Amino acid sequence: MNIPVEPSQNPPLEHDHKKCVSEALDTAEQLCVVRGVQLTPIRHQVLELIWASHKAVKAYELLDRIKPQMDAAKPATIYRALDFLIEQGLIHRVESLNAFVGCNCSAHQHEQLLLICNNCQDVEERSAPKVMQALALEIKQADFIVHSKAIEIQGVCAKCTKTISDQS
Amino acid sequence: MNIPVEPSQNPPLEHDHKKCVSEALDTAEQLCVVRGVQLTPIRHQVLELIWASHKAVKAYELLDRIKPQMDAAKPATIYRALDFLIEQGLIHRVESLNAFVGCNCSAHQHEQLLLICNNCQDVEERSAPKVMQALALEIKQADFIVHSKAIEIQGVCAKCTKTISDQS
DNA sequence: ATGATGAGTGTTATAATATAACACTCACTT
DNA sequence: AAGTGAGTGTTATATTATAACACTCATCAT
Ligand SMILES: [Zn+2]
Ligand SMILES: [Zn+2]
Ligand SMILES: [Zn+2]
Ligand SMILES: [Zn+2]
Repeated sequence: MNIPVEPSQNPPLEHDHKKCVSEALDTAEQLCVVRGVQLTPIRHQVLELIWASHKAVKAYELLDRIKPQMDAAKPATIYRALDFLIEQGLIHRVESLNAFVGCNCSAHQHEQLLLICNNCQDVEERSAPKVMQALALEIKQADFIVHSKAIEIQGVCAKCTKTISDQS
Repeated sequence: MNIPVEPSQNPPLEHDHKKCVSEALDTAEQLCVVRGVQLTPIRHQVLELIWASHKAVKAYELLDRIKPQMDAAKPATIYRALDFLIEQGLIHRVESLNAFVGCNCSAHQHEQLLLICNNCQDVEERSAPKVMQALALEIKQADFIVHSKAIEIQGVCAKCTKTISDQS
């Protein structure tokens, strides 16, 4: 039996992040057009701020960062934009951090494995098909109907492990 | 190849909950003695309150519930007890709910799959060895060092599905 | 054109969750 | 007797998130 190989969705250790951003924003714009939903200026701006890095970002950090450009911004401004972006699968909420991170697979199916680095705060998203398959089976055996999944691993990423071991 | 079968850790649909509670408290007391840590009256009481059901409980709900017996209780009282109980593996923090639930496998390894019912709020803990195995492999492939795992599935449990379909 | 509707936003207030900081007790050690 | 560390009491505050209501503007049916 052939399990289809998924394209790797891990950002390489060193990478052209401008490309990450422009791809994410392009994809978001296209998806919103196709779906007939509005990626308004506020929503676009919040998405862009989230994509400033691969780190998970807090809502109030976003609020602080958007204020220079939007003096009137209030918590509701941010939370509404976040709600929209999550609904559209353009970002993930990182439950174990109360924070948010851009989704690099927004065009495809969702609910991925998140590897969260406690050292550099980067979040790596992996589709982990074997895990998802085993999980689906386990859930079926429990007669459980799924609404949403959060699979979050905290620890130290490969890049940080390397950096730390280089120092010593 | 034989994968050892783990004892089922799912509370049966109808069950003797007093037994759940007394087993949990007995185990906790024994573990704390063995480990040389103190299950003080406050900690014991909080653990007991959490075990009042299989539902995830909020910290401030615990605070309200402990006040009749402990008028002086403050947020810190609860959060300190929760920190201790989590450290000792006697409860789990449910990240996606900011809530807490008793652990029914505190004597064994940790970080299990949590099935969280959005209808009745019950949390079922499953060891899901196949999932954990696939997950370990995936994490190894990513060169990631694990500190902690949160695997949380929200949806509707078997019991609620049955109840709802019986009504219609 | 008029009024109804719905999505998005502005604004104020407040709820819910969590931690910091410092003082005090008490058991145990030196 | 002084020193130490764990646990707790207490006050204050930080952080995260939502409720509620008003306003705008585009769309649509009458
Ligand atoms: Zn990037
Ligand atoms: Zn890292
Ligand atoms: Zn029970
Ligand atoms: Zn249920």
